[in-house]
Amino acid sequence: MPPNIIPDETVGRIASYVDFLRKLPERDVLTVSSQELATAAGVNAAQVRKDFSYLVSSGSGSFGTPGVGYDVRRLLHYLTRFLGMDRERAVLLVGYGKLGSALADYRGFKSRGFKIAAIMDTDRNKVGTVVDGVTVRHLDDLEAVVKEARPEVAVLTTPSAEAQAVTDRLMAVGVTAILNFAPVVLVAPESAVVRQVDLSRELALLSFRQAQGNYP
Amino acid sequence: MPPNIIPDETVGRIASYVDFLRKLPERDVLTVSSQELATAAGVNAAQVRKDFSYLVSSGSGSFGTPGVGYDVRRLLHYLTRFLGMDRERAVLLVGYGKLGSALADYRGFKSRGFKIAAIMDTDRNKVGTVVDGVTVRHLDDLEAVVKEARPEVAVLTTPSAEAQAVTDRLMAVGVTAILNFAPVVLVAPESAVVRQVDLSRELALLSFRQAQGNYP
DNA sequence: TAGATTGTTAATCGATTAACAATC
DNA sequence: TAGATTGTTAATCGATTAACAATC
Repeated sequence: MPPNIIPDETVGRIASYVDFLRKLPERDVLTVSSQELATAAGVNAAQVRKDFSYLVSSGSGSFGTPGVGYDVRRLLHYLTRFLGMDRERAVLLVGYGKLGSALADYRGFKSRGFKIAAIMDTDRNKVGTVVDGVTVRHLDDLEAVVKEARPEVAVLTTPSAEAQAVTDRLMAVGVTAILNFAPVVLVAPESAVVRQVDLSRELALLSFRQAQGNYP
Repeated sequence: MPPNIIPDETVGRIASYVDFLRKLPERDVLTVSSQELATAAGVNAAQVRKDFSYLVSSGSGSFGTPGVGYDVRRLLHYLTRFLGMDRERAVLLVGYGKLGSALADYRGFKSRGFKIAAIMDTDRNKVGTVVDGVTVRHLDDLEAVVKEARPEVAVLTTPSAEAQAVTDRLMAVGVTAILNFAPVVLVAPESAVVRQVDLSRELALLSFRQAQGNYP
């Protein structure tokens, strides 16, 4: 991966700004200030402007007006384009257990331009099921399915024991972006982009902070 | 909340170290080095030792032996105690939709000492269902259920529109630690601990980095 | 023009990493 | 003792916040 010019945090916050902007009544609100965006996203106004400055320096010129704020439509256009939300991106879902099916159903993916293009599992009872127009395929067909569906990212909800093997196969066929829900540290080449969602880690953290509050 | 002496990142990594230590064959591996822990968790060895130094300074004395490493049993004991994993902690699950039921089923919670003690939903068809020994109750009974189950943390998988109202009610009855899966910024008192898991943000981030890799 | 708000630079803060003396 | 590895301090790195000139 090239040196990250833009911090992960910035990219994440930009997604939040988009959420907020989309909720604004289009007719009534024509401009927003960095302060309004900041309040909505729970951050500092300077943060918002700093975040935007990253996009500016990566092309597209500056898009605010001093004394006025940002044009909502224009800002939304730039931010969604920046995130790639202006086009549909195919997602491969590996693992169609409880979590997998919950994710397949998740509205938030669709609203951000992601489309579940293929679903895989090893359970013969699930293979063949049609989910929202997509037929569940057997994991054995991974390579063939990737060739057909051409996913940009894969979401892994397999058992931990299988996650690494699936990762290796994905890398081999050029799917180098993985969102992993299995609680294992995946080994992948530097060039790959792997993100880990560790639910029990989140809960552990939460509970630790809570306990800390009780006995400060 | 008191000033965070221990970074969130440290607490999260300690959960990873515990995962790794638990997987070690108890009879064969008596000690580990910071380097081994680091490799397993995908971090720097200095990081590991630095992380441990936070626990040391919050009591319990230092627990490594220079030239030897850390005693696995002893380390595991301290780390699990530190995280509160040595006792069972009651979790309240609000929202028993697809994601909620996937979480109810999630093994990782149990293995980290969390027990789903109560489940709530507004759907009359779900209310009354028994899940793993726990009866789904109607959201109207939230206050009563909290009194009975005394949860330390709540997990929210409600629709976005309801998340804030549920949060307010939770705060009112003293449930001040929330893991929120609804993609909204929750407003809560400073003293509360709220963590947000934003799945589509994760995916947005992943996909952004991936696109960046393609056009560097 | 006066008031508001941007874009950017500099200051601050906090976390990661390197280095190394202490010590088994 | 020699080799290994800890615990901690100092150096580095990166992200957040403050400040303010530019400008509508």
